[in-house]
Order: sequence, then structure tokens, then C-alpha cells
Amino acid sequence: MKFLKIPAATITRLSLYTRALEGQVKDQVTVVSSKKLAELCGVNPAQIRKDLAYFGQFGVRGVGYYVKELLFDIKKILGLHREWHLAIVGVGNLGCALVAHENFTKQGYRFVAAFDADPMKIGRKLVTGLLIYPPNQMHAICREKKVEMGVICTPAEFAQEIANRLVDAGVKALLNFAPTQIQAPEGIKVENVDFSVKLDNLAYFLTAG
Amino acid sequence: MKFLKIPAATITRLSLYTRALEGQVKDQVTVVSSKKLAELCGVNPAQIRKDLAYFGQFGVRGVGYYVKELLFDIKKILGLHREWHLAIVGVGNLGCALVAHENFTKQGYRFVAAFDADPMKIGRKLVTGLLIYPPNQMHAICREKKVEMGVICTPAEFAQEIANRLVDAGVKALLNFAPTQIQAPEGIKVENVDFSVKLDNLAYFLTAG
DNA sequence: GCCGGCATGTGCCTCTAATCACAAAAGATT
DNA sequence: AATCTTTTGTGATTAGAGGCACATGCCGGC
Ligand SMILES: NC(=O)c1ccc[n+]([C@@H]2O[C@H](COP(=O)([O-])OP(=O)(O)OC[C@H]3O[C@@H](n4cnc5c(N)ncnc54)[C@H](O)[C@@H]3O)[C@@H](O)[C@H]2O)c1
Ligand SMILES: NC(=O)c1ccc[n+]([C@@H]2O[C@H](COP(=O)([O-])OP(=O)(O)OC[C@H]3O[C@@H](n4cnc5c(N)ncnc54)[C@H](O)[C@@H]3O)[C@@H](O)[C@H]2O)c1
Repeated sequence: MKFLKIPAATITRLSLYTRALEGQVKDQVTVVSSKKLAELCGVNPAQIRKDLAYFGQFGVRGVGYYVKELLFDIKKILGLHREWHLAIVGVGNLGCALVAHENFTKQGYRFVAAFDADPMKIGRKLVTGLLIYPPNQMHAICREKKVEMGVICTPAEFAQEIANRLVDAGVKALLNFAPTQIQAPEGIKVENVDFSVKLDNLAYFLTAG
Repeated sequence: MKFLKIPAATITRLSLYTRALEGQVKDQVTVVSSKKLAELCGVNPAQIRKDLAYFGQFGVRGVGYYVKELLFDIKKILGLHREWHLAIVGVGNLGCALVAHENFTKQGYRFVAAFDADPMKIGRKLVTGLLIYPPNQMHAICREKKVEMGVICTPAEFAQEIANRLVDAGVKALLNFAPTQIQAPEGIKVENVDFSVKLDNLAYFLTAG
């Protein structure tokens, strides 16, 4: 276990490993080799061992990895051993689908606040019972509910403004679904989920690949 | 213009460039430099020039790039000058949001078929007027409607089976929203959209970063 | 028609990430 | 207890992507 900067790709793969491991737990498998896990995740076995090596030693030579143990350890590395408080901004088609999605809750991601600018929506409750607040209460509510991550589901033209507000309210991590590049100050992490870029990749593949 | 293998990251960035360029068109800007475009997209100017160099020469030295021309050229490279036929499988929370999303249509992605296993949904029409078919008609309908891309929005445990069926029906490109790794034969392109991996990245950042 | 300024296109270098290959070590076997 | 088998952990190697810097070439001004 050296003290090195960890590649972003490693973190993304760790997330993939947890999924495969959860599948193995469900299938009553107790031990897994890097080779087997690599097959399940579609990566190189050495890659897995190296990814894990950034954080310590988790395996037993000649045996492999104990599934439950490894799962626990990776979850702890990623910070999935605890619950996270999320706020959603923009409760339209996509926003509602996200809040309704029970997998997130299972993984420890809990929506504790919702915001929308539409006067017809403010004051209403989502299917989960979550109350919709107007954007101008973002600061107060986010602090009160200890929101740690913000999910942006508004049209693209408002995304930057919403991001600014969320940051202002002390939110340190943003998941942006709007098709636009968000500027955020140092120390704030922004992840983009961009469906149309993925579609464009497919279009290119079908055209040229 | 050399004959080289083009990095996947280049294609993804080209997609980003089109967005920025569309914004510039809207703002009546006629010429843009790699420096300016780089700022808009949050990348390095040389990166942009290099990305474009894979496909030819599009700029004018001492001037920059003509916005409309470049936009047209990049769209052509990506295959966005034409319409694409998509099928969606799994018309639940997420699936409905996707079909309802008008941006996709604007960009030339048209949903021409929808499938779901739920007997309550089969035979009904979506808000767009799209009829929902049972999965066993996938082969026939996909061929009839000339479906080129499949969008998978079913629970994870059915994703692989759906992928197989779509491939069997002649679909060459898949966009998978289910949190699972899909195996597809050579020549089939699979792109995954994975929200929870992104959330895990944020969790790691807040925990360790 | 020539000259200066400016942004592109591109060779070269750097840095990072992925893969290989082997020594180390744990458990099984005799 | 010694040896064999297996799979980890990791140094070395390879591949690849990103950034720098400059020559090239175009436009506008004089
Ligand atoms: N629906 C999809 O499948 C899809 C796919 C890709 C990207 N996106 C992106 O996700 C975002 C949301 O998509 P959608 O389909 O849910 O749109 P939508 O129109 O259904 O919902 C947008 C919601 O944001 C709210 N809103 C608008 N301005 C706001 C503001 N300033 N503050 C707070 N709330 C505000 C609206 O009232 C509405 O409820 C868009 O940027 C869209 O481009 C959506
Ligand atoms: N909703 C979200 O925000 C969200 C977020 C991340 C990932 N996902 C993933 O997207 C997928 C869909 O999510 P959702 O929220 O829309 O779920 P959902 O339960 O609302 O919808 C799933 C739909 O798939 C249909 N279906 C089930 N089995 C099928 C089969 N064999 N063939 C065809 N259709 C079938 C169901 O009838 C249902 O309509 C899931 O894999 C989920 O994990 C969703």
C-alpha cells in the first residue's frame, strides 16, 4: 500500500466491483479470484489487483478474495458504509424517475429535499412523500437537512444558476443531468450524466465504425 | 489527416463541441477560435485542434473556425446529419422520461418502437402516441421499423436477455441503463449509462478526496 | 503587392494508465 | 515437514492520451 494519487478510473471500477460482488453474495459464493471477478466485470485481472493494491491487501494468496469481506472493504473505501443526503432540483420527468428509484435508497442515497420553480409543483408532495420547495429556500433547507449532494434535473439554461445556489448552500458534490458544462469552484466535485453524448457515440459507431 | 485509430475520448469531445457550437450559433457568433471553444467546453485548445485533425482541416489560420460550417462538419462526422430509429424496452419511470424527452427528437433520435413485459402496459400508447408491444414481437417490429439503436430500461436481471433479443433483431447499438454489464457479440456497440457509479464517485470524493 | 499579426495544424515530449510477468506466500497434499 | 499448486501483490514494460511549442499559412492593413 503506497501513498499514491488514485486514478479516477480506479474509483469507477471499484464501483463496478461492488456490483459484481453483491451478485456473488446473492449466489452464495464465498470466495472469488481476481480472474473470476475480472470476467464478471469485463476487465483485466491484473487491473483488479492493482486497483485494490492502492488501498491495501485484501486477498489471500493461492485462494483469492473472501466475497463478503472484500465487498465490505470496497464499500468502506468508497464511503458507502453510511447514508448520504441528497437534494433534487427540478422535479420533471427525469427528476421524478430518480426520486422514485428504490435502488438508490438501498445503496444509501436518500433524497431529503426537492426543489422546483414551477408554482404548480411547489407545496405538493412526491410519491415518496417528499415535499417540493421553491428554489429560494434552497439555502435554508439544504443546511437544515444536511444535504451533501445535489442532483440537477432542470433545463440546461438554469443548471449553472442552480449549481451556484447549491454550492452556496454548502453542497460539495453535484450530479448534473442537464446537457451543459457546469463551472464550480475548487473543492466541489461535479459529475455529469449525459445521455445524448452516449447516443452520439453510438451514432458515430454506426456511421464510421 | 492521417489514417489513425481515433480515441473514444475524441468522439465524446466532438459531441461536446457540437453543443457549444450550437450555443454560439444561437448567439449569432460566426467565427470561433480553438481557444474560445476550449473555454466553453472546459478542455485544452490544442486538444480541440488535434481532435479535429483526425478528420481533416476545418479551420482558417489566423482566423479560427466558421461556427456553422464546423458544426455541420462535426455533425456529419458523428452521423448526426440523419435521423436514427430507436426502440425502447422497459417503459417504466425512466423509460417514459426518455421517450418524453423532446431534446432527443430535436437531435434526430426518434423512438419508433416501445416494448414492455407488463400486460397492463401492452397495447397502451405513450404520451407521444407510441404503441407498447410485448417483447416477443421485438424481432418483427424492429425489422419492420428499421430500428438501429436499442435503449434498455428494464430491471437489471432482464437486461442481458433483452440485449440478446435486440441483437437478434438486427440492432447494432445498445444504450443500457440497467446497472449490469452486458455481453454482446463482436460488431455490436454497447454504451452504459450508470447513475449510481457516478454517485459512488461523489461519495468517494466526499469521503477521501 | 508586400508585410505583420494571429490562429491553425502538427511533431515531439511528458505523463498517466493498462498490461505483463514473476516472485512471494498461503493452503493442500503426501 | 517438505513439496506442490494456486493466486496474490508488484516491479517492469508497453501503450496511449494529453499538452507544449513552433512553423505554416491566411487575412487585413498599408
Ligand atoms: N428526460 C430525459 O430523458 C432526459 C434525458 C437527457 C437529459 N435530460 C435533461 O435533464 C433535465 C430535465 O429533464 P426533464 O425531462 O425532467 O425535463 P422536465 O421539463 O420534465 O423537467 C424540468 C423541471 O425543472 C423545473 N425547473 C425549471 N426551471 C427551474 C429552476 N430554475 N429551478 C428549479 N426547477 C426548475 C421545471 O419546473 C420542471 O419541473 C434537462 O436538462 C434535460 O435536458 C433529460
Ligand atoms: N429510475 C431511475 O432513476 C433509474 C436510475 C438508475 C438506473 N435505473 C435503472 O433503469 C432500469 C429501469 O428503471 P425504472 O426506474 O424505469 O424501473 P421501473 O420498474 O419503473 O420500470 C421497469 C419497466 O421494465 C418492464 N419490464 C420488466 N421486465 C421486462 C422484460 N423482461 N421485458 C420488457 N420489459 C420489462 C416493467 O414492466 C417496467 O415497466 C432499471 O434497471 C434501473 O435499475 C433507473
